[in-house]
Amino acid sequence: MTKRNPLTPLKTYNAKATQAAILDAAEEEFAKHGLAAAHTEVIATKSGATKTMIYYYFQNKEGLYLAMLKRAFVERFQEIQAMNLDQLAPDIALEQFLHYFLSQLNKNPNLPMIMLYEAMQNQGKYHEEIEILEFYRLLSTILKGGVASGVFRPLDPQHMAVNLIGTCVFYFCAKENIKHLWEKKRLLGKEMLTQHQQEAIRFVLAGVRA
Amino acid sequence: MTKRNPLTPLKTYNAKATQAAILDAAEEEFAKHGLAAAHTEVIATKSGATKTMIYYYFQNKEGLYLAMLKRAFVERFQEIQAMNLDQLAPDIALEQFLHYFLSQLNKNPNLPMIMLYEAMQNQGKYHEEIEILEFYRLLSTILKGGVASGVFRPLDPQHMAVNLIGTCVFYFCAKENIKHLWEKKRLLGKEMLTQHQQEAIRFVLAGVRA
DNA sequence: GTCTATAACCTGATAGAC
DNA sequence: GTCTATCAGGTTATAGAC
Repeated sequence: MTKRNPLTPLKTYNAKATQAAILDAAEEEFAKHGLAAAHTEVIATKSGATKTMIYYYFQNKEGLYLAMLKRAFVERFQEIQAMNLDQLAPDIALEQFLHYFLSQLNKNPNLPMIMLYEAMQNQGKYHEEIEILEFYRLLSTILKGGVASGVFRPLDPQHMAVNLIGTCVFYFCAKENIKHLWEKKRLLGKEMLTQHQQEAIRFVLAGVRA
Repeated sequence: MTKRNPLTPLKTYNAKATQAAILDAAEEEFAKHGLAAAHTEVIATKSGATKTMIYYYFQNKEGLYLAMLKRAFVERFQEIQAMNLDQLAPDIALEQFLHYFLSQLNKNPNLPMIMLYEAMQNQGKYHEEIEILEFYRLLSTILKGGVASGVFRPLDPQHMAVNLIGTCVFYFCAKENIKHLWEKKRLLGKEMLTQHQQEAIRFVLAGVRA
């Protein structure tokens, strides 16, 4: 039943390549359906591997899910931390954060859905593993500093952090509901992604400025 | 296996009451897991009815899902249309829209998740049935008018409509990921919901103002 | 309209060969 | 490390009695 996909043949037996192919396929599939509704058979077929290999490398479906989560989030968060945003002026830090974060989403439009599925369907079970709290806290700190120094209007830093992330990610998550708003434009095409990035940044900066 | 829930007994055989109980339970369950991952058994138990009744009234799981969707969305959108927002000044119209929309979400915090599951997991299959495009178009029209009259800054009305809805709904969808940002506060408690409503309205109004 | 019991199917996971 | 074949368990949906 499960056959290698002839379009993406694995030339030789290669553990790393197989694992990477499975994780890539898992990212797509979990982003589409969430942990509970994703099917290992589909992931296997997409990756060009077999179900057996999934269980060989990742023990079970949830093990694969967690490995996928970690790969998708942890390294990206570390890159943001490495930007040392807390040492910049709050308005500059926020703009750089938004620019970088939205660029990351444009590169991997699956991330928003994976993040929301983890919250909605999986009830935030692995919120610690993806270090999402630190992510929001970093953003809150920037906002708090901006309010204190007067460059931002009075606002609640934590609510603002959440609402601002909502602005960035919703476009990706709701794409199948909103795509008919635009005729002949691919929502994940380069043109539209750039426009979303610009519009989101302008909206947020205008929304926090004093 | 499936037994009536003694806490919510149906006194006598009553078609309307049974259907309503099933739809209520379905709303909760579909909001938690989406169509594909929701279990009819759970819906039956929660509603105090049996699986058989679900199939009797709604043919199959997807029939129940669609009935739930329509009940949840259509009437609410009609209420927004009845507000005749297009006859008000754009800034007033937007503020009224936000206030009303966020009040609706506070009353039924399941709506954002149902909406996003329909887009993400169900690929927007029933976007026509829930008339979601009209919803965004109404909002776009208000924004466009505000830009034209100069009360709003230059912005793309469609992107802004999407980003703004994202700000309103994300809080509800991400709640299991963000709840640890606040100690000892229930995110769906009255206090926090009111605060979210205020913060979201202020953010959006500040973000569009010229 | 409602129930119990069960059919039919699907999918996560494993055994065992190579 | 990888494959084929299969099991075990769970879930949708229905049959038939009341």
